[in-house]
Amino acid sequence: MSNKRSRTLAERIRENFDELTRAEHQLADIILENYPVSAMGSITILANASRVSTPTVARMARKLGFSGFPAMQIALREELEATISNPIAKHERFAEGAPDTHILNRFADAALENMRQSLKRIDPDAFDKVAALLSNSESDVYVAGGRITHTIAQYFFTHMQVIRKGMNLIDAGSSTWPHFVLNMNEGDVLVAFDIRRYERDLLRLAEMATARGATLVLFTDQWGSPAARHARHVFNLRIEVPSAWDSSVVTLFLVEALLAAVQTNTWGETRDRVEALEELFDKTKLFRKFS
Amino acid sequence: MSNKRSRTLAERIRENFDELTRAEHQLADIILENYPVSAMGSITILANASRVSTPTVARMARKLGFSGFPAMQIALREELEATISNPIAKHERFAEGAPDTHILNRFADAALENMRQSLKRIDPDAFDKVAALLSNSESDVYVAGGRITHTIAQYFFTHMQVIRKGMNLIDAGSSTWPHFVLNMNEGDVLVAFDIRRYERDLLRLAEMATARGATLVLFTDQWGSPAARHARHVFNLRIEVPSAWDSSVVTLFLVEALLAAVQTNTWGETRDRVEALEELFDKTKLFRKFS
DNA sequence: AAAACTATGTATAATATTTTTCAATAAGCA
DNA sequence: TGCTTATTGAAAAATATTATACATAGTTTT
Repeated sequence: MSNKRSRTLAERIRENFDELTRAEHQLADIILENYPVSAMGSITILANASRVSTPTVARMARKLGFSGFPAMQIALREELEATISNPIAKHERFAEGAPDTHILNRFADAALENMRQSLKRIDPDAFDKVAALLSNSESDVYVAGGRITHTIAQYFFTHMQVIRKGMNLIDAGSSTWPHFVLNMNEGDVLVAFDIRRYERDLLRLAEMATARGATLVLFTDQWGSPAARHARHVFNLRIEVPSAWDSSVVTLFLVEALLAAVQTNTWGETRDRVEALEELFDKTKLFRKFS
Repeated sequence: MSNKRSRTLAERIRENFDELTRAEHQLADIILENYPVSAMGSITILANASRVSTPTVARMARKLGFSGFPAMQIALREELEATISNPIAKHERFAEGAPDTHILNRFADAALENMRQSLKRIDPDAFDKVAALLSNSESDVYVAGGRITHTIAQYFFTHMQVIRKGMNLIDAGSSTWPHFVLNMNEGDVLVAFDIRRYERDLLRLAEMATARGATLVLFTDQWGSPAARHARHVFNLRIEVPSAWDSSVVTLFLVEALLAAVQTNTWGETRDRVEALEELFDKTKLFRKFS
């Protein structure tokens, strides 16, 4: 009798089952049988499925405390939303001891949500195809980024250089990129990062590179860089956080996942290179021995 | 081409994302953001939520291969029915359409867990203190990273340079860092990144810098760099992922959160600097106008 | 710089949905 | 049985939803 708002439709039906009539029982059965999907269509569909008239459906909605059938559907959608959108507790406190409003928690919330949303939009098949492209050491790979994303590009480049030969990092903001384009051949790959405040130079680079037959793989944001139209594969990532700047966390995540995939693909050849590199580092005594 | 019926709406959106227009992107975002509930109401509700007109919604439904919006909704309901009645859908899959064992999902799992573990270990108070240190423009700030972490250091540096003066990036791997140490004064701050395969140079840099009275803020991994003993504040981050390399995702996350905190602290002064920078970029026409 | 094209929203027409009315039927009761 | 009341659905009215036509703004091409 108390808070009607918080009760689910299923609960309301079960509570009031005794007060329901013959035709309404029939209807209730159908609703519960395939809950909640069966009640998400039109009143007509539901009525037909229950072999009941549409007014019966409307009347029952009223009887259960809703203002009408549409109100019942809205409640049902909200119910579903609450059920579905909460596989991992959304409002889990990350940094314990800090209030929910602390920047750490707000940032963590945003970063997590960005990751989830971004992953929803990534086509695993495209991911695999890009990994395959980058695993083919026959073709050269060029990497380019913008003002902010250049560091991510560099990160990608540094690791890829260990994995394979034929890697080229296109300098940031400089006007030397035409030299790189000159060297590109049919089948080479250009990996570009272009996040909002899309850069003109990058668009032109994408144009010229694809004109020369290079395949463009583009990392961009949810709105999409204009260079996307030249790209064979595009990754649209969520980048918004409670800050004056955009976040590169998800971009870096995808870069790392891609590195892992490529490395797995090419493990035969990579192994030797990695081991050789380790040896080099040992010789230069750059690192402390790791315990 | 093949069996259109079996493709989910989400898949269709991903596949055709390139062919979608600006308004349609907006719409697609909303649909995917709270999938599939957001598209289960009326076309009007969905249009309003996406800040798009109803015809845009109807047009996109067509574009995605449905006969109209109602057809799309029916498909969505069938999808939902299939999902809900399928008891397997317990464990959240990040990249839908890819198996749990796909590197994307394994990587996402690991990254998420890293973030959670790392945040548990971060002292919010220490975080605030570091933010305060970095907000004080009286003292200079030096940033140093290692072979891999150098790019993260650079990322941090690039953003901090917009926020405040007195920022210095110590070159990677070079032997020029003694020059930087010479310039350090009592109260200056050294932000160092040292992840396993801890680097000797970095340890020595930390020693000398703190000897000169600088305050060391250290980003390291869960095992802890040897430089930690010289540090005033240490952030221990989880970095393990299913890959031959360590992940820098969480490190970048914390860096960004710190940037946001510092930027909030110094908004009075930062504002002018950011605006001046925007103006500079506008003048150089480096960027396309953002709509 | 003008022309051609594309994208998008407003207004409106077409369509579907929901509710109301009311007559028919069934059920309860003296 | 016959009277009363409750339940139900057909049909129509009221309302909401969806699609179309068209004008405008924006973009690209020439």
